[in-house]
Amino acid sequence: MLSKKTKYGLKALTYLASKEDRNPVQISEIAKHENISQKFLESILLSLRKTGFLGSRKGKGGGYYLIKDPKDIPMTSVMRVLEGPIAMIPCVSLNFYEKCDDCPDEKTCPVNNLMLQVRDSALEIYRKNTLADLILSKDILNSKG
Amino acid sequence: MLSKKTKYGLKALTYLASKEDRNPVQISEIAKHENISQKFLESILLSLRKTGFLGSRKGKGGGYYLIKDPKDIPMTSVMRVLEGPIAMIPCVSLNFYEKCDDCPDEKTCPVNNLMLQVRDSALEIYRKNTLADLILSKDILNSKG
DNA sequence: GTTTATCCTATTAAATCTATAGGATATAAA
DNA sequence: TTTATATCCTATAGATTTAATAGGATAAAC
Repeated sequence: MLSKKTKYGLKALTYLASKEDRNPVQISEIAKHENISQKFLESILLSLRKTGFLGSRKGKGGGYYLIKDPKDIPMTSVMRVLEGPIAMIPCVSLNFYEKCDDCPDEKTCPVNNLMLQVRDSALEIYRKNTLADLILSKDILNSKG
Repeated sequence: MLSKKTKYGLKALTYLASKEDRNPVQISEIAKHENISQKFLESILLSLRKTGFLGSRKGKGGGYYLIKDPKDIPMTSVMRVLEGPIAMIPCVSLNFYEKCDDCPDEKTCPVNNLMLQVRDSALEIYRKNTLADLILSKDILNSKG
């Protein structure tokens, strides 16, 4: 299950990316627009800044802004920062690998094998979707609606 | 993240499916072979019986056994019973749909759109993998190792 | 009737997630 | 230089979920 942290983080990033300019946007504005608890969003944006996705400015006129081009931000990296592993089980994770302590041999484990396939298919989706694709799909759907 | 319940349930089903006959197998045997807490496994097997995957017999010589052909058990149905929704967010779930209360319109939600793609790719994997495929992959890998 | 193994409910323990509190720090403007 | 503003940061509380255990009831075999 996707955590609310990830969901809110994705929405905030998309909101920032959809703005024409890259001027700072206040937490309160994003929180209000996306129906997110402001304090909770504050901690999410903070972590997105610390991991290199956002810049910030304090004081009046301050806020958060994207520091990269949305089309250079693949969902793989966003998901790994917000949600953690993309794999459903640590023994098939590329970036968060851990051995199962109940499993004598990964190579013959049916769960490992199945989850490897699931991980690969998810990776493919996240790799081909950048932040730019998220706003794009939003706009397209909007104009159709 | 895959719950241990699901992981253990999959291992138990695979163990039962890999047996040549369909005679009852005791919980203790499965638990020992797969390194699972016996009491925990007990509750998992119970739910697999109640959802129509397993049969059981009490008393001496009793235990659990598969009541369907492994190749007629797709991972979609196993996952839904053990893990719940295949989708990462309820608003894109086929069998566990729920509206997001923070989201004014699913059609223009970038998270919804992304997670729809992820769900579809996972569904494809789970649909084409049956319980028979799990033992198969195990055997193939075994003979290669 | 004794042994065996599942059945069933309840409960506890642990971990994780969600959200909030409250003040520190830095920036801008009066 | 003072005041207002908005992020920064740590800590913690509350809620939910997961994992595991306890203990007896029930049914079958011998």
